[in-house]
Amino acid sequence: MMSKTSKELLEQFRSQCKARGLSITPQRTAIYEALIGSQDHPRTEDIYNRVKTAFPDMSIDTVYRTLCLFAEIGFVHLVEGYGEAKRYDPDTECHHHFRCMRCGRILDFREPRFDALDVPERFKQNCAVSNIKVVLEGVCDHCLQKTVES
Amino acid sequence: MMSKTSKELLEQFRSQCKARGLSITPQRTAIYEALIGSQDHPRTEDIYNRVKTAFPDMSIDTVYRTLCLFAEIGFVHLVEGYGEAKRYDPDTECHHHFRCMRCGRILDFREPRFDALDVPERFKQNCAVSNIKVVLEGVCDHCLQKTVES
DNA sequence: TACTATATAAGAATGATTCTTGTTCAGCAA
DNA sequence: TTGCTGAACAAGAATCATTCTTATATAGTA
Repeated sequence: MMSKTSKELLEQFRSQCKARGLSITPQRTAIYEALIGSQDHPRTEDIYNRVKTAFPDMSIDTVYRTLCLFAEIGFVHLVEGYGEAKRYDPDTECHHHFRCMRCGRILDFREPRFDALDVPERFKQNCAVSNIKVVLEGVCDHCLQKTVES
Repeated sequence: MMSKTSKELLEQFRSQCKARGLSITPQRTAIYEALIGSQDHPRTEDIYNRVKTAFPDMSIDTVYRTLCLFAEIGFVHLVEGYGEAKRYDPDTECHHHFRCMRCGRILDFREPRFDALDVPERFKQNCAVSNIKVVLEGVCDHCLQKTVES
């Protein structure tokens, strides 16, 4: 999934922080490591729980602030959602999502045919489009199964 | 934008409610009318404000419940968002969104080339895909302009 | 017209997130 | 190495969106 080793990513994290004049704190480092170690689409609280072992008295506010900062910088992507808690995507390479509208599950998929979609002229000219993605909405296999059972 | 007149839509609303055993209350009717009269992507509170004139003591909880119900039924679509308040889309026909990641603005667009995207086999077989859409993320013209000014 | 299940209003409760304030610390300079 | 300063942090209060609880009202039906 990740094309770089976590060591390389950490080095990149440090240099990017420096380049932007951001302090490299133990908290930020821990949050970054928790992110790149995630295979899912964690909410802020998930990351908080994952770093809490190593940092028992980290404030959850720090996690909120840091993830928000990381999303702005591009270290992580904010996942499109439907009004629940924000979820982040450590995979910043082009991919797409299936979203279960019943349980909220997110399934990633790669689809080269979708990666090269051409941005309409109108947006190309007036806006700065940083990402283009396809979202499938529906009901996942788990939820379909539950429906059948009941 | 709407291919049916609001009178036709209201009639459809009534028959759909009946078919599902749902009471046709003045509140639901007002909320439905506010929805089909919207050219934007209103939040629950926006709809609440729009019906408040006619129903000064409608509870906002009713608006929450009703919009949620309407989304389940398909009278309205829930818009993909980024952790802020839910937003609804009265336009249930196939279209796509540009999303400004700075101010949250949503721009609709039609793009026939995007409407016919083929759902990957994996989802076709195991999941019930009800909607496929393209999301452009970026910074809108307004926000770009502000950046230039400052 | 009366009945009953459904829907509603009001306000309390919850969950996610942000703000405020005082403290700590990373990065830089002496 | 030490001291300084602005940035970052912890803690808890505050806010915002949403849901829940409960008592009342009403739509649809008998």
